[in-house]
Amino acid sequence: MSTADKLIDEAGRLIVNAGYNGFSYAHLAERLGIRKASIHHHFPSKVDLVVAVVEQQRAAIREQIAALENDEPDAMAQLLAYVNYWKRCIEDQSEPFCLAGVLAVELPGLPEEVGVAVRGHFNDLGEWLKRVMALGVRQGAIQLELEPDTSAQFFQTTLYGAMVMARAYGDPGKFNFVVDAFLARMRTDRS
Amino acid sequence: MSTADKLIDEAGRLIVNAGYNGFSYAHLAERLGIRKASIHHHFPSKVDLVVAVVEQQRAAIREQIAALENDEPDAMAQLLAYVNYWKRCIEDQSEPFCLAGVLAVELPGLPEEVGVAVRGHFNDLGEWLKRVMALGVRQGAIQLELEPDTSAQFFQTTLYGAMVMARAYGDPGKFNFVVDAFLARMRTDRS
DNA sequence: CTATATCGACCTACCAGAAGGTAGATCGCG
DNA sequence: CGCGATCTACCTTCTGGTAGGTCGATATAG
Repeated sequence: MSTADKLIDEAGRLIVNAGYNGFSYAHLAERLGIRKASIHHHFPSKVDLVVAVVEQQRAAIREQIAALENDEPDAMAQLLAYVNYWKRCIEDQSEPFCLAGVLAVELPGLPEEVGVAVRGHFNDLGEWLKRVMALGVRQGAIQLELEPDTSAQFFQTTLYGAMVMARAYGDPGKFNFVVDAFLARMRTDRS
Repeated sequence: MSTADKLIDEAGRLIVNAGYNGFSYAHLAERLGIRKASIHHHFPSKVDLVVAVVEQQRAAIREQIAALENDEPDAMAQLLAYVNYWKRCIEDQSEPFCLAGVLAVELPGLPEEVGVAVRGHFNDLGEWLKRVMALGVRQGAIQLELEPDTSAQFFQTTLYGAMVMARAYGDPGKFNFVVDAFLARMRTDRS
């Protein structure tokens, strides 16, 4: 793993914990056992670094989604795979919040370029959810009384809301609980 | 309005916009047209100030809730009143996010005392929602297939998730849309 | 097969400004 | 007078960022 990758990785962790203004080059340098100036060699400014972090995450998720859409024909199974990914991340605290989610909350106070990347992630996720919801309705696995777009926004809302809940209550189980209740409802709802 | 109150008020606005680490005494002083040192006279440290901000908000909401529980016997009407409060705040951008919500997202990077106050707010809100949901079930206005506690957590999740959505998409309408869909479901769900 | 030029990664040593915070003077009011 | 509110002036530490040097690997020329 290259130093640049390590920087992106560790910066991501720090941002998830404390937000954009909650970490510094000094923190990051200490964590990696290098000097501040070396970070500037790889990422001239903090904005460059944070944009790189968000974009890397975006690319990873887009890839994950593309693989799901190729390999898993069942809409509900796709959703479950995605949800299970987050369940694991939150349960073992390896990534206890969505990076873009943390940044989205402080969006008004962020440099413009970071904001663009963050909105990009939300759009990526939103678009996929629309597709998978429409597919689920066609497959009869998801409730019919709502538009797929509505279900998608609903689902995204629940995901991020559940992350807030897990963090606010200091209880990763809250995420599982809420998300499971949501999914159970979706399935039993076939009216 | 006393200077201390103005400080709490303005600090709240700044925190809602950019989080705990996204505002400074210098910012705040500039906004109020006074000097930094004068802020320290009222709130010796930043932690003191932020705790005061959260606690004031907590008190205000508790008061609002108590009034609702006294004056409004109908559970669904209580929920609507609360939701409408947030709809207004978000639509006119006077308070585009819950203060405690912003802080909750950066909780791991916050001073302990602030964290305690933030968790306090979430508990306050959660407890009320449990009560009002149980009442709603008794009144037959809310779906019966879920425990009141589950519905309460569900509702809280949707509220905070919808705030994240509104901010991430830069569209206050997202909040209304998602929350209305949630409420509509709750009501039509009487199985 | 050496000698040397080049280059990327990292370093030390700085800088200006902003951060949170303190000391102590001044001002106005009961 | 006493006191609260505000001020000026200052301190220390941290911030993101820069300048310029060292080191080792690799490429190239003699």
